[in-house]
Amino acid sequence: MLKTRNPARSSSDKSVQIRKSEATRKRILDAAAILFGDQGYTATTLRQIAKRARIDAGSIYYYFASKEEILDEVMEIGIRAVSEAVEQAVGELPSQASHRSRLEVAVKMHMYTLLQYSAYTSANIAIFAQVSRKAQDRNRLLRKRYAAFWNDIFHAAQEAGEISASADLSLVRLFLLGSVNWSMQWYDPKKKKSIDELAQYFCTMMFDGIGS
Amino acid sequence: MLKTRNPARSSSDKSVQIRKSEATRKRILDAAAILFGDQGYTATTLRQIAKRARIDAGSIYYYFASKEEILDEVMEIGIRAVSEAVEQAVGELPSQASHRSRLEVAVKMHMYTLLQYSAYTSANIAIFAQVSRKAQDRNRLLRKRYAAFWNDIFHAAQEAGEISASADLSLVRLFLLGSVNWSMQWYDPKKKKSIDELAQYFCTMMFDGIGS
DNA sequence: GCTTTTTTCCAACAAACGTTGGATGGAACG
DNA sequence: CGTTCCATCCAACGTTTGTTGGAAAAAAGC
Repeated sequence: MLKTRNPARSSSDKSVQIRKSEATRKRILDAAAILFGDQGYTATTLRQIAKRARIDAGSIYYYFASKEEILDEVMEIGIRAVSEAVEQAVGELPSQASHRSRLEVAVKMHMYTLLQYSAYTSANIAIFAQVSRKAQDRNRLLRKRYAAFWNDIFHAAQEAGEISASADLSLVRLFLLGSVNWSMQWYDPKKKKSIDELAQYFCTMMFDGIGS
Repeated sequence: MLKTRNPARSSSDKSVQIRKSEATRKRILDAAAILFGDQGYTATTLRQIAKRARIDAGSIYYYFASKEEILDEVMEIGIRAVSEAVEQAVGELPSQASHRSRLEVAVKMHMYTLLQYSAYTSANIAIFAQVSRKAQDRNRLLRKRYAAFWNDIFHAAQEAGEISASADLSLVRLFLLGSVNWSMQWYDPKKKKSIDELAQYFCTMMFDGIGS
């Protein structure tokens, strides 16, 4: 009777999913992420999510208090996955690595995770502008932190003289991440270019330009 | 009784809106564009559109056969506005203008129109991925034509030697337009940078790079 | 093996949705 | 002044939506 909002939450616990059917919870989130990314938040119904997760619609409320709570978690997973992977990859570089190679690794990892968690990340990119302000605010901190991380890389590169002193770094960051994020809309894994090539090309273009 | 689907349509007629209340039609479209851009297609209700257009929900069906028909027209207006303005601006350049300045004008105009028709264009960008395949297909031709126009500019510039022969032009196009379109998500007219400065910076970066 | 707890299904709710048809008010035209 | 047509309102329709409560099934604990 008593609806304990969520039996085994707090994901960063040591006790790795004692409850067997945390799997169901994940199925719901996966289904929701895919559908949100495809159709948007409002267009996705709980019955669609339920069907995809092979569960009854009403059962969702055993795991989540509302549709919006699913949205919150999908968005958070998306940002977390990307920012954690990127920050770790850059952190593991040897300290003598050039700043340009740092940026290349960051772009590469950003794109890889964007694809690997594409359900969650593309949902994030696609729906962010369309969800309620409250839902946005709940994730704005994570976004800000990630933006600050990129700013740091850029500034370090500029101070080291690898980026022209006249470059407007926040503009450059918006420019780069804008086109990288947008690339998820047209990237086709079956096509010729690999992620590595793409990321490298993004950086080459940004550093050296296309002028002859 | 007989519901003539739309009394005075066929917008490219010479008889310029004899019907007085084509104004209402425009109010509906404007309202829909703003709401679609803000909330997405499905999240926007006909009653919201009606309220914003100061009309009753049912009255919308005097002008449009369905909600989807409104969407079609909003999307088409968005693409048309941008592509026509850009193509005209570039066409008016003197024939001896450099290809780089052609590109700068194109970017500049693209951004201006994106902002000027922001309701329609941001609706377009925001919801394109989320509307039905049929609705997408009805606008795909316009998009393709516009993409081809950009490709032409880039190729001409490359043949003239203003762009490095090794540059992958379709990638460059996606890169540039991606970040320009994305810029609508963060651009703030109250902030320091003007559109002109922004467009110029986009081009400088693309041609010359930020490396020192 | 019985009891308790965790998980799932099922049937229903009220609210909101897109859409419709008929009635109503104005303008236009004779 | 009467008629015709354009424009709008209003009340309702059938669906679908998110959500709920209670009952069943499955799993866990003893």
